Amino acid sequence: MGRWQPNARGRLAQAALELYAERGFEQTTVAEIAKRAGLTERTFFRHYADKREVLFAGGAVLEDLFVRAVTDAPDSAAPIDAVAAALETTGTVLLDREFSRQRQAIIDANAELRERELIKLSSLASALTGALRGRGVPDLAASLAAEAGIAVFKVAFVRWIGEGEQKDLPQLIRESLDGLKAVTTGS
Amino acid sequence: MGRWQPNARGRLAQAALELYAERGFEQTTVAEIAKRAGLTERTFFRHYADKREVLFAGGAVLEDLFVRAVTDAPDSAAPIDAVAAALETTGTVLLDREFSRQRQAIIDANAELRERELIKLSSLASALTGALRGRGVPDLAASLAAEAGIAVFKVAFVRWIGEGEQKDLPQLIRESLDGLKAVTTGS
DNA sequence: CGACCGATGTCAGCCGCTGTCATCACAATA
DNA sequence: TATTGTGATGACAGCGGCTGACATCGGTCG
Repeated sequence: MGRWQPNARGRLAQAALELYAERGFEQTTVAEIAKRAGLTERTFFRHYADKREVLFAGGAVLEDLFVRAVTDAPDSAAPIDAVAAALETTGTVLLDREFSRQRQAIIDANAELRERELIKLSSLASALTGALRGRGVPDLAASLAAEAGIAVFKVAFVRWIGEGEQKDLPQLIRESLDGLKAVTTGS
Repeated sequence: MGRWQPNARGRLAQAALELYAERGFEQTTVAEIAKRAGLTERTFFRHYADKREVLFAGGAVLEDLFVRAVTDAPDSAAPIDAVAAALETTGTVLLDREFSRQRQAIIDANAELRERELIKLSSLASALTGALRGRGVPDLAASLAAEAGIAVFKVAFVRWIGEGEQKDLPQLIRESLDGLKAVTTGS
């Protein structure tokens, strides 16, 4: 056995999630998180850049998946459809609804966390833009398709999280995309 | 004459802008800002909720203008066009290009400031969504039109700020909107 | 004149976050 | 086996953002 308990990073994430859910993000100190994980405050900051990041660290993997899905979309797909398809397929694989609900409740309850969420989405939009340009899509169209795709995802995600919602995320994404097309066409 | 110099809030904003531009956001302490303004750190926080907010305090006025423009758009205007028109007209009135460039350079150089900018845009999107619902637009369409409008604005603003750009902001907004329509239609 | 008010100053203190150095099990290598 | 890293963690000091509490003192109102 090693000198330390294994998976320090995971224990920190678990402890942070519990405490954020129990008493709220602001009311939780990093020292408390570390203590529950059997570590020190200093060690928390060796694993996570700041107190918020522990809730968003998984996002990098997600971004990779999205980008790969866009890159791998058939050449025939229009930009916005390549993006939507990527959102659909990745969304299918990754998301656990109950976990998402709890996590989102924590985020929605705190402005700092909402800020961090937005910059992650913005980073995702940039990555998607880059992937589209790699497909030969011109800059302006790439940016707009990526931003529009994110907008579609956000709207669909909110509905998916909502109580009483029966449909699955990919279906909601499709519906949301259709809604966007209707909105932008009908003028 | 009063006991204190007038316009403490304005002096703080001025001092903050100067220091952020001179040596960067992170390298500036609130105490330094306050000192340049002839005040104390504590007083800074009485005027601005945090160190970042001094760069975004004007946004509330802007949001009001946007919302009013949407509300006042002719009934015949489709949602996305009402939003675009609001962005155009308000954008015309308010923005000084050189000031915007300097402010944006400060923001772009710092992740925390980018986060704050994003949440302000998000707040604007919510306000626009509300204004659209007030026009009788259904929820889904209202959200999507607002988000899409913001995306259009972001893309246009970046181009407007860019060096060598000749066109004015309203024109770029129109072009950006046309680009979005092309992207979402062509599939 | 006296009571109140509102903007600011002063001070103490919490907490997020960082730099620095020490510690010590384990691995690699001689 | 003895030596020498190495890497994850602990311990500690310190900065800076931010807040609460109380004091100060011109101006205003009755």
